Amino acid sequence: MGKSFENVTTRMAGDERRKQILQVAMELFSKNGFAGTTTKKIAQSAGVSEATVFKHFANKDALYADILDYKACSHGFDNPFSEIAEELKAKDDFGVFNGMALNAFKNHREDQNFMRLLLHSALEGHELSRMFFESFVAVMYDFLGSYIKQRQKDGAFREIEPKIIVRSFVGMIIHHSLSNILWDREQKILKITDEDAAKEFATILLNGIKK
Amino acid sequence: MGKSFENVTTRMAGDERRKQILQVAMELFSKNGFAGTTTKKIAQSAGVSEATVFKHFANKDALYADILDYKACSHGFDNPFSEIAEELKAKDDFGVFNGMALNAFKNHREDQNFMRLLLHSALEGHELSRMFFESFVAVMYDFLGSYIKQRQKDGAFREIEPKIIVRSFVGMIIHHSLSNILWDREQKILKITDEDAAKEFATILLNGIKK
DNA sequence: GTCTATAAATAGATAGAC
DNA sequence: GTCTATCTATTTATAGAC
Repeated sequence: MGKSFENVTTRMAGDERRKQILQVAMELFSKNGFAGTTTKKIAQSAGVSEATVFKHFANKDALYADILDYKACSHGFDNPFSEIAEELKAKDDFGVFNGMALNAFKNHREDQNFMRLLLHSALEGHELSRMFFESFVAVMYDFLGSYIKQRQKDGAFREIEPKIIVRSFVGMIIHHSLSNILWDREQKILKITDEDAAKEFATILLNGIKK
Repeated sequence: MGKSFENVTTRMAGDERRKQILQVAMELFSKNGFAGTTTKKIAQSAGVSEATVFKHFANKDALYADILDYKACSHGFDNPFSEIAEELKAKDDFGVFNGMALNAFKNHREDQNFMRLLLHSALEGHELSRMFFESFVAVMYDFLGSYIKQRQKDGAFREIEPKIIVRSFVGMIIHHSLSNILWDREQKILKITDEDAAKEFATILLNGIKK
């Protein structure tokens, strides 16, 4: 019964198991939503009993809520601006918007489960959605909005309400990702690549707003 | 036991009751999704027993599926082009895009339940979603795409892949509606009116793609 | 056409052994 | 830390009376 035997059992350190359950739970919640996912299914997918799930999480709600923390800490979405720092500094407008779009597409592709989870939680009116909206979308509007304001002061962009410009560009991006995630998963129907989309979206927007 | 007594009872003609159940079911499904809506709740909201619900519909799945037919027949979304027939004919580009956006915003606002239902069903991978995609979104891409092609031939628009232009414009529209439906219901946070959004979206797009 | 009553299955959650 | 066994409430669905 020494420690040397532990690695041949199926036991996991509490934190390890906890993470594993969160992971499979997120996959299931993202596919089937909160009400459509049973604790039994979560337990089965994690290879443990339901009792074990309820040892780690007080109840189903707590498990669902914890997924946000897990995602936010593990990686969430990368800071959408860190990868275009140079373009921002150089005021390379095409680089900024093209880079933002490409970056977003990449994140959305890698995190389809999280995207789906967010949509589900938004429809369900869950706290998760509100928190994400405030912590991420609002930041996006602020940051991109202030870049646009700056470029308007520079005389580069026309005087259109910045938040509407942001909404139009974010709209293009989200719709492209969502179309692929929800309806056209293999891009078999419309065949619009991320690269083409990013390039043309940035071009259309910039021609649309520049003086 | 004559017919003259029937109108004082709570009985309804079969078709009447059927429609009523479909109506309340749609409202509930749109709020809570398929798994999140119980047949008991549907029955209660319709003011009948569960048994009555199952007399009208073989099972919960059939009820859910029938909602599409009901919506498609009752009004679905209006033909998005009938209201901008004049602008299309006159090749009034701003009128076309501004009108399409305004029309879409109006429909989405009047049919928030159906929008939510579609999103739920898309996430759930339901047939309803695929059918809608093919019958509505594809038509949208075809029709607007061919208008753009024509205007490119006319030399009015630059030679950008039409389906990407459509995706960018549809993206702006859907995102605006969805933002309002999901997160900013009273437009208290971003305060972007439909009229401003339509005008600026159309302006940005047109400046973005015209020669 | 609608109801009450009830069946059968499944849901979330807990007790207590190991 | 995990399991088996079990409890209770809920869920879908049906039978049969009116």
